[in-house]
Amino acid sequence: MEWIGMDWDEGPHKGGDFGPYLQSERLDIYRKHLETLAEGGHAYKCFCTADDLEAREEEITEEGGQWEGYDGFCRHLDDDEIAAKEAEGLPFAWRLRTPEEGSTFWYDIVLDKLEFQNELLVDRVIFKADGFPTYQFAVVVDDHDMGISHVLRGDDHVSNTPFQLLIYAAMGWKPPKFGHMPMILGPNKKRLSKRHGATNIGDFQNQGVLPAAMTNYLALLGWSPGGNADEVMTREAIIKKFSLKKVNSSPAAFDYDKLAHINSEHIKRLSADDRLDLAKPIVAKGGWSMDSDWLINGVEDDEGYLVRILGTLGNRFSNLVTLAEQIGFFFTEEHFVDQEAWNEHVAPESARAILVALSSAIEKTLDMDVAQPASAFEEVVRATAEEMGVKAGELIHPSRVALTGQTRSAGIFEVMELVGARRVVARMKNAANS
RNA sequence: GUCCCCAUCGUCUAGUGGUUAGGACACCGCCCUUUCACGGCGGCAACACGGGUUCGAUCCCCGUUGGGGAUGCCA
Repeated sequence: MEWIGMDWDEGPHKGGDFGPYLQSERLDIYRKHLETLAEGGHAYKCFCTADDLEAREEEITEEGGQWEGYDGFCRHLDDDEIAAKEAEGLPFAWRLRTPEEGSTFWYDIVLDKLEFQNELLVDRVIFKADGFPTYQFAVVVDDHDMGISHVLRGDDHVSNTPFQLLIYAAMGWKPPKFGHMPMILGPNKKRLSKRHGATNIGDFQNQGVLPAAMTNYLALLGWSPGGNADEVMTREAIIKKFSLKKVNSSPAAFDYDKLAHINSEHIKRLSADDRLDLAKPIVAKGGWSMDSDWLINGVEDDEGYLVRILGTLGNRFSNLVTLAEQIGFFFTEEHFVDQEAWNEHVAPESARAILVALSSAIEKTLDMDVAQPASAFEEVVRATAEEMGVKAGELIHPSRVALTGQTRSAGIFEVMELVGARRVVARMKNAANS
């Protein structure tokens, strides 16, 4: 959450006026509220064990009946029966006594009016036999005690809401406003699962997604700025435009392609300085630095080198992972190599011959002890092509793969300039002999 | 099974009781080009179905179908 810039007002390790925040430290609070409920007759002890419940469920189902989760067995025990069971030392849980008739409804911020018939609501457990509250009870208590005004959550919680509302009612508390957002489904419209790839935001971070892009894409799921408005927005723009009232109520399928697109749009709109900030950690992580022996035209230091690299790269990267692939070969011989490209453009005999011819032409024509500009490399390449009677492209493709390990890169002559004549020659010879 | 939610291009969506149903992603052409991107231009493609209501329904109502969710002494 912190990655995409979300934070919280209070909590463990952060503090606040409504602590304690750890459930274990709040036990006494839950117990106190349970007592209130019990005194008001809104909660009762249930001595049914899991086995009891299972047996009765089987019985009812066999008779063709419908088991709704609980049959109210202990709901009507009288004081003597309860005392007897307690005397036996039977463990018990507490259940909420829900109304038998009428309905529970609320006006959902996104779904509008939602209504459930009380007779369909079962008496769910609010305090377990182990002495701990259930989630249903704990959230209500916490939200109330901490002064929560709005509960916004996934619509998989819709059917929990009437039960929670009943707890608020039983406690005599004013419930918060509820808003249920559509769920995000996988690309196949089924539940989002691991097989789809990344499912939690940390995975996206590893895949080179910018936090701003992630926020942007997520906001677009179930909401839209409307009409022909630009979908690519900064956090600030989204916050300004966003409205709960415009949130869709239908579930949305997650589309990795669109996320990638939003990501690349965000990257395209980054300033040179921002790009530099993005690239620096990658360089640091690789432990890369420039060697003055490379003799690179117009470059003084590491940062200057990186700036030049980023400049020639332009918009040729759409996420942080490809960015790493696109700058690695400038710094190290241990860079990423696309095997397929290598096999196609470097491995063939003809390509090797070309690399040998071109590398020796460069060596002969250019002064290897001086930094060379792109134009110098271009001259040699074109002249060599003419000499060999082939198009320049014939030399360019093998060169690109030999130098960068990839079929895609910035303009090849700029690449040569930034790799430096010495390494250009070395890599070409190396490739020819590989 | 029961209850609840949902339904516009393949996907995310805009939109209206009368529109050539708009945009974005993806996809397909073409242009640019030393590659790959970028960019530019163009194209394909949707109101789930059946009944109503109405002069007229994509839009309102009902049903069907389809999808999702909930049905825990998990959170």
